[in-house]
Amino acid sequence: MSRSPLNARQTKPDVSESLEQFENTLVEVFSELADLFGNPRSHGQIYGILFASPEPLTMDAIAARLDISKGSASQGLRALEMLGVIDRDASTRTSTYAARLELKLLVSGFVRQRLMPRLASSQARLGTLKPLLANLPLEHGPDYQLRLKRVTQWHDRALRFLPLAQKLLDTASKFPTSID
Amino acid sequence: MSRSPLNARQTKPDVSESLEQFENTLVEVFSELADLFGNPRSHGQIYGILFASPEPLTMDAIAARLDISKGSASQGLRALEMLGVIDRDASTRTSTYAARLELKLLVSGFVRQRLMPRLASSQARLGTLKPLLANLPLEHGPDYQLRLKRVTQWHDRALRFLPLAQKLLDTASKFPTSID
DNA sequence: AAATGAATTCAAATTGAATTGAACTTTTTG
DNA sequence: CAAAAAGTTCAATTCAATTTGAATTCATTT
Repeated sequence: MSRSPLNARQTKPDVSESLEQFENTLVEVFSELADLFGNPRSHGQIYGILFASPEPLTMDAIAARLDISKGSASQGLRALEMLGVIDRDASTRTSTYAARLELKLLVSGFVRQRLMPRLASSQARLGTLKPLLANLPLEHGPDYQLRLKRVTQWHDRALRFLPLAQKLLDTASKFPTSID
Repeated sequence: MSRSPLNARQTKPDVSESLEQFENTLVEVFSELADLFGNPRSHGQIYGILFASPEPLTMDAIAARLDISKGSASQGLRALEMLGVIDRDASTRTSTYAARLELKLLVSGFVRQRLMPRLASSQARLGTLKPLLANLPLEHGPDYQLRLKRVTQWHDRALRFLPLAQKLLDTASKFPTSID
């Protein structure tokens, strides 16, 4: 019944093949996640390969593994570092990089660095519209008012809600999934 | 002191000029918001002009106002309709479109139609990695396990949290900003 | 049922953003 | 301090995604 150990051609547990699949999958998953939120795919790839690696990697290793240029790797690593989702160890001649595994950092980095600033600047622009309301076509006065009020309120809420949501994320992750 | 009414060159309350600024600002705000989340700018523009308009608009009016092709307008309107953020009135010969003003729809549409499906498919892919863990380099066994567990858990949480978050958004908007 | 106008489709063109890579700057070490 | 290696920069290129527009389909009207 069972194959003999010698001529065994069992589902060969090829280490490097499995490792490659493990890494590739994480690279692709994070690459798509990045894309989904309007970030360069390469940034996702870089985070993905770091996330998959128990050992920190050098820039060259990353560029080689992902087959991207040194320039791309450099820029991507900087962006990720500024986002706060990877750590650079610059103590040696050649820096190495490691992923921070707390995934909530991806969210909070995005919220803090991309979302909040833009919401704030939009909010500011909307502010300049209030004085204009008086000049708008009379027959729809209340409509325009309502519309401006809605976006403005929504921006307000978002700006105040987001920091709170992050705290919630922090807290939630300390309890073993009390959400359901 | 005050200028006489006749030669008055007060800050002229030019209606069409004000209206244009009102519309343009909303178009740009929503255009940037769309871009921020990886959606085509034109979709944001279309939603923006509809949001600014008390009266429903025809496709041609939209295309003309935003200076985009009919093709673009058609595609954009369909996408927004499927997202559930605009209403089409097809009762007349020429359909007209109106924005739904509840901005939470933007969020819930995005979550339901873009985010959830992708998270689910990533989650599925990650599932295929579990059996591989056994083959991965021995010395880092626990590391790989930890890593896979983290992404998986995170996907789980996100998938369960998001629908809840939407309910919260619904509820929150019924109370006058109880968030602070 | 023919004709007119609205709306959609999709291959091709366009555009804008990401990536490259060569030149440059900085850091290290023999 | 000179040479080598790491890392950064940015103009030019590449590439992907959006937009266009002509052809087509669908719907309405006379």
